Amino acid sequence: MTSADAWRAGLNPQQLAAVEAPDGPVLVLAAAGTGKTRTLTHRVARLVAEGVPPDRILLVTFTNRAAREMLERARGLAGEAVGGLWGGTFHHLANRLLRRHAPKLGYPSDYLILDTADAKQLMKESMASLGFKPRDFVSPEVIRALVSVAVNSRRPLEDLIGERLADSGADPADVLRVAEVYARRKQELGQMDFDDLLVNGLRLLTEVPAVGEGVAWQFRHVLVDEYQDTNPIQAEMMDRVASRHGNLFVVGDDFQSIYGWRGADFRNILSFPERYPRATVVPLTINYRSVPEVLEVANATMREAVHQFPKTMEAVREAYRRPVRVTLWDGQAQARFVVARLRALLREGYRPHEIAVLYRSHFQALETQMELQKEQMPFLMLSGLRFYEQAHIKDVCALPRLLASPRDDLAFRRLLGLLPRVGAKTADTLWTKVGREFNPGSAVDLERLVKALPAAAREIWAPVHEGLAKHAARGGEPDPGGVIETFLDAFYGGFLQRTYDNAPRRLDDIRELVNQSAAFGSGAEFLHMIALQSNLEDAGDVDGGGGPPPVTLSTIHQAKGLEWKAVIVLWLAEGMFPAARSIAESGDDAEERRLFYVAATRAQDELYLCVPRTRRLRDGGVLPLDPSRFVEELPKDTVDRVESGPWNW
DNA sequence: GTTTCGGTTCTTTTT
DNA sequence: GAACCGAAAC
Repeated sequence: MTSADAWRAGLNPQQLAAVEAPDGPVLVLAAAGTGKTRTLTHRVARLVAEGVPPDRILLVTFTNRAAREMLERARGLAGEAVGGLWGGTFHHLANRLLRRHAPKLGYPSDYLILDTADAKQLMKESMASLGFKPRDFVSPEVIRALVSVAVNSRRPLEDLIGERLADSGADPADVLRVAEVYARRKQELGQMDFDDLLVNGLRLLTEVPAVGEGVAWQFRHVLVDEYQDTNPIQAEMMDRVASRHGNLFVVGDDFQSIYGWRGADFRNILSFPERYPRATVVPLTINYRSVPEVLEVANATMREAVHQFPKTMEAVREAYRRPVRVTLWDGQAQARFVVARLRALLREGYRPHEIAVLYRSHFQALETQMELQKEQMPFLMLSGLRFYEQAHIKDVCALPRLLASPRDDLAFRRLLGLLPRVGAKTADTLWTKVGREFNPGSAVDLERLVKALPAAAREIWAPVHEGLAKHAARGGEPDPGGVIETFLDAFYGGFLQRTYDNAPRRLDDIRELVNQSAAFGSGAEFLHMIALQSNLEDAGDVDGGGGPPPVTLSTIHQAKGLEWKAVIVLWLAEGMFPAARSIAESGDDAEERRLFYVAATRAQDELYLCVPRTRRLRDGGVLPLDPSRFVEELPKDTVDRVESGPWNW
């Protein structure tokens, strides 16, 4: 085999068929563990080897992690030539287009990206401006989430309000008015939330012919990962980008569609053959990841599912041992079981990073987390909080934000609220006094602020003022990293120590942020990077680094695409998993079922399904739980049953 | 009138 | 851990 053929290496006939599929639309139906990433990266390598310039290839994924992993693996196959390939998330792609063309849609080119917390804050203010109080109205977060679902699923907001807020007592017309104010304020401030990025990215492609045609011309090949999780906007974006050359290569598994709640529509993948009648469809069914016993559980789970491409995973690994269903008294017992089982697995020779504990929702991990801490077992949590949404990161970013966008009252309030004797009210007053605009790079604005500050705050602020004035005197746009450092030295370093017990760790985060900032041309670009950066690469390592990679704790959603030798799934009880709320919202358990399928298929060798029989309530009461339908429905001989206290382990 | 503090309650899932 | 609420402190 020649080196030009390196992309053929190690592919089975199914995978090879996908990699070699001719130009034109291709749908790869890749069941869990069947080599989806391998297929995608080999396809990229093949294209490059056959002379397609890498910068004419677009590879879209849902997470930064997936993008990075694929690019690395493609580079391993095709060499540095892959360097020019553009790979990233849908949001990145949209942001990349908007960075250059936002003014064509009436946005400033240095628009800011609102993360979920910012958006919530803005929604809160929008509500307040109309005189509604969260107390006797709908909470800002609920409205924000509803607006987001409406946008992402392209459904009228009215309908969703009717469905989900029918019993809330709020007047639908009022909710709509709040949503309108929210949209208007974003527009006025030149800010976009995550959904706006997608919507406006698509608008560029459809409404601005020069952009749409240019992009469609540039990308001769478009490859999309996790296609089952695309929402209508994302699917149309890809249709547009691939519209000129027609080479749309999508990979997905309708069984793993778990983002319906945020507007994803797996009908995108189901209807692909109808939308592209000439599409080549390639199934990948040979599973290399898991032992047959694990696959049997996964297959049984999906056998009853309707509205899916029927398929069964074929095992190639040798028989090993059955998954274990462990019945436990309550969450405490479950936590002790987890620790005991982890110890046993480690004794049997598993390495910590080969083991994961998975759960439906973050709070379900709390007891286990505490037990692990108590037992001094290090663990890595793929946490819910994104890097940017941690308080200290948002705090130090307030200044760069104001530099990029002086009318950003959210950033102003955040910054001033850090000072003593300044709370919401005082910050409000100050905002008015400085003329509802504050540019920390302007000497005039700085003076104006100092004069308006209350005495106690002015004293603390003085060193910051001095540092900023120096930046201002230098002229030009101060660089964000420098401003953050000034802020840190003059005030925030001390504030951290006074406020947080883990100040050193937070300080490290900030220093790292400053280091990274050097790589960016403008403050706005720097802020975009932070807002779009997921936290996975900075996940909270609870034992403080150093040692060997520890056991992973993760939600099932965040575990998608990952695999471990041993997997323990928590809280398999009705109401917990499947989650009562999810069933109430969607009307069926289809998505929860797929989620269980995703959980089970993360396991290579060993799978433990924990079934607590009770749940402790805050008032001290004990709530009996029924075992989850997902374990109850499993055919008798697919799992071993253990009635257990930790003493058995 | 505001801010701050201390206690209480509750966590879906994410770019 | 963070968000919320009520009460104390400034």
